[in-house]
Order: sequence, then structure tokens, then C-alpha cells
Amino acid sequence: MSKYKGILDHIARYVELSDSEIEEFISILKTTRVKKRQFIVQPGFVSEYRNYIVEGAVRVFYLDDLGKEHTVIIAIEDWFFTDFYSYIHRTPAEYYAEALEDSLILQMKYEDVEELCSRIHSLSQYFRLFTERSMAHSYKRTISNISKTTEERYWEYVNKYPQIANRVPQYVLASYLGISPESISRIRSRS
Amino acid sequence: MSKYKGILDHIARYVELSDSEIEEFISILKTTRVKKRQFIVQPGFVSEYRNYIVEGAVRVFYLDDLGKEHTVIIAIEDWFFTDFYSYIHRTPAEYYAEALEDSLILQMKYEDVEELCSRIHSLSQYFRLFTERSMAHSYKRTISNISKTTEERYWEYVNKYPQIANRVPQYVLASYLGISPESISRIRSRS
DNA sequence: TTTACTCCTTGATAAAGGTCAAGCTTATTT
DNA sequence: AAATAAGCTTGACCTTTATCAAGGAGTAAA
Repeated sequence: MSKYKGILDHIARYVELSDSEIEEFISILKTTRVKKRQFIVQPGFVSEYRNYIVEGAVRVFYLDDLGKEHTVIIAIEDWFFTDFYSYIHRTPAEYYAEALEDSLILQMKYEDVEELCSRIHSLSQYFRLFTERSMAHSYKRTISNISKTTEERYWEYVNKYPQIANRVPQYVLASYLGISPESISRIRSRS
Repeated sequence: MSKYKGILDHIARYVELSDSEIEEFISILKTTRVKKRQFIVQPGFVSEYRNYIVEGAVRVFYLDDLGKEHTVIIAIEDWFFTDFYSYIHRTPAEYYAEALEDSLILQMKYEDVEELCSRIHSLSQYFRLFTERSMAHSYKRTISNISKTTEERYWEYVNKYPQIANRVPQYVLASYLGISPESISRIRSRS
């Protein structure tokens, strides 16, 4: 099965591209393999790419002044990730993107995406529609963060993404939910 | 000064529209005046519009099972708001949008926006680029929520949006930051 | 098969911040 | 200008959860 199938299906959920447009889109994709613990984005460097995961798992996290890690994104197959602020504004990244497993990713450069979007209307539509969906989802996470207890947030996540919760280390999940690893441990033992 | 100037300038920051495209865009805008405390969106009804504030202030909030309010968006002039999830998925809203002041807003229907975006490439580009920016911003808020203390979050907001902090009631700000009103009161008295 | 990581658990302690209750100030309304 | 409502402050108390520390289990490497 082609490594492009996933991302093309993803697009097809929103818009229809002609064969030649698909060709063009594929031509801007760069295939990259990364080993577990390898960094794909690092603070100080511009996050050049939108990254799509074909196989594997990646997290994006922020390292604060006290050396604590705060995970913004946990991504697995068929998900996108990047330091979005850096990618869009062409400024040095503030976050790390680190492979949690050996992974196969497809990368598309900012300039190439913009160039294609300016020419191909349906591709622009795809990114618009998809980003709007992500945005709606982001509000849900915000609500959860400001209104739920740690225990509720933990179970909400585990119920929503059981496959991810069992796949990533607990301290990563903890730093994603804004809970200490010890508290997660206690929440689990309580049940 | 035309009530459309703000939103047209907003668009012009991202893309260029022809005169006829501007005409078309304006034709889908519905002008609405709301009084302070009036609801623009309510749970149970689909959030039909993307709303742009010409003058005034609005907040979007969630009312939890215990009757507590959690504010997702505080918006003033030149900002958009809606229950994004409801707007995009055409499902009943979960949030309230409430006018914090007498306000003048421009509303655009989902179907009209989609129809225009499917025909006018640069308008689709505008919404794509703008939503991508909002998305990048949303990640910043997430980081802030999971990694900062209540006091840090409060001062961060006040420094970033001093004009809003002085304009909206403190309990609204509290419910936006996920802090109790009493704590904000104490934080302020400490300084 | 030791050695050494990495990750998770458990206990003791402390601090941050929430809740409740009462009073006070400032706006609205009549 | 009274009356009422809305919003803010302060104090006492208590719950939640973070932090620190030590040990244990599982996994990978030498």
C-alpha cells in the first residue's frame, strides 16, 4: 500500500482533487524516517514543515524555565503536527517535536504549501476546512482544561483515545493533561 | 465611516478582493444590534453564523452541570466569535454567546460563507490563513493553561489585553482563565 | 546475567487555590 | 434619591494536587 494513501484519503474526506493536482501535491511531499527520541523540530530553528504521520508517534512539547516539559500535541498515524506558530510566522520554534517511536512522516514545506494553495482552489479549501475542524476541537480542549478536575481530564482522555493512552509513556500523557505523573498513578490505583 | 470598513480591512490584511467580490461578500452580511446581556447563541440551537463585532463586546461561555460558567472567548471590536463546533458541524450549540455591552455585529451564515468560499478562491484563502493564525494562537493558550500558575495566567492576560481586562467584569475574566473570582481579587490586592 | 536506564508507584508533607459566608461598593432601575 | 441588583473584597477553612524522596518493576544494553 502506498505511503501516500493515508494523506490522500484525508484530503478526499473534504475535497476532490484531479489526478494532476494529486500529482502536484505528492511532488511537494518529502518522506522522512525518524528514530525514537529523535527531534524533528527544535527551539531556535524555524519549523519548516507541516508533518503528517504515516506510521509511528510524535509529541510536541514546550520546555519551561524550570526544565519542566509541557506537551501540546500527541500525534499518531494520520495526524498532522508542527510548531504551528513558528511554521506560520516563520519565526524560530519554541517547541520540540520528538518521535515517541520510530516513525515515517511526510513533510511539506511552508512555501510549497502556500504556492500550491494559491494555485489550487480545492487544496486551499481542504486546509481551510480541516483547520476549522481542528479549531473547533481546540476549543473543546480549552473548556476541558479550565473546567474539569484532573481526574475528569484523565478519564476523558483515556475514554476518547484509549489506543494512544496505552501507547505513550504516562509522563507524556501527564504533561499533556497538565497533571503530575504521580497524580495519574494515584488516579489509576483508585479505580 | 462604513460599518463594513473593519471587516474589509481585516480581509485585506490577508488577501485582495476585487470590487465585485467585495460586493458579493457584503451582500451576505446581516447587521444585528444586541443589547447588553442578550444571547446571540444558545445551547440547543445551531449556531448559524460567524459573527464579527463592529462595536461592543461579547463572550462565549459554557454552563456546566453544577451551574458554573466557563468562558471560552472574550471578544471585542474587530474579533470574530461563534460556537465553532456547532457552526461547522451543524449540531446544536453547547455554548452561550452573550453580549457584555450593547453591540453591533455582522453575521454571516454558514451556507453563504461556504457557497462564497467555493466560488471565490481568495475568500477561501482568507479564511484559511486567518483560521491558521487563530490555531497557532490557540496552542499558546493551551500551553498557558497547562503550565502556568493562576497568578501567572492572570498577569499574562492583563499585560496582553489591558483594554479588555479593564472592560469586562472580573468574574468573566476569572471564568476565562479558570480561576475563582476570589482568587483574582486576592492576586490584585497582593500587588 | 549483571548493570544500568527508564518508567512507574507509594508515602509524607506542603502549598496553592477553591468554597462558603458576610459585608461592602458600585451601577442600574424605578 | 431610594431601592434593588450586580459585582468585588476579605476572612476562615478545607480540599486537591504538586513536590520531594525512596524504592520497585520492567526493559535494554554490556
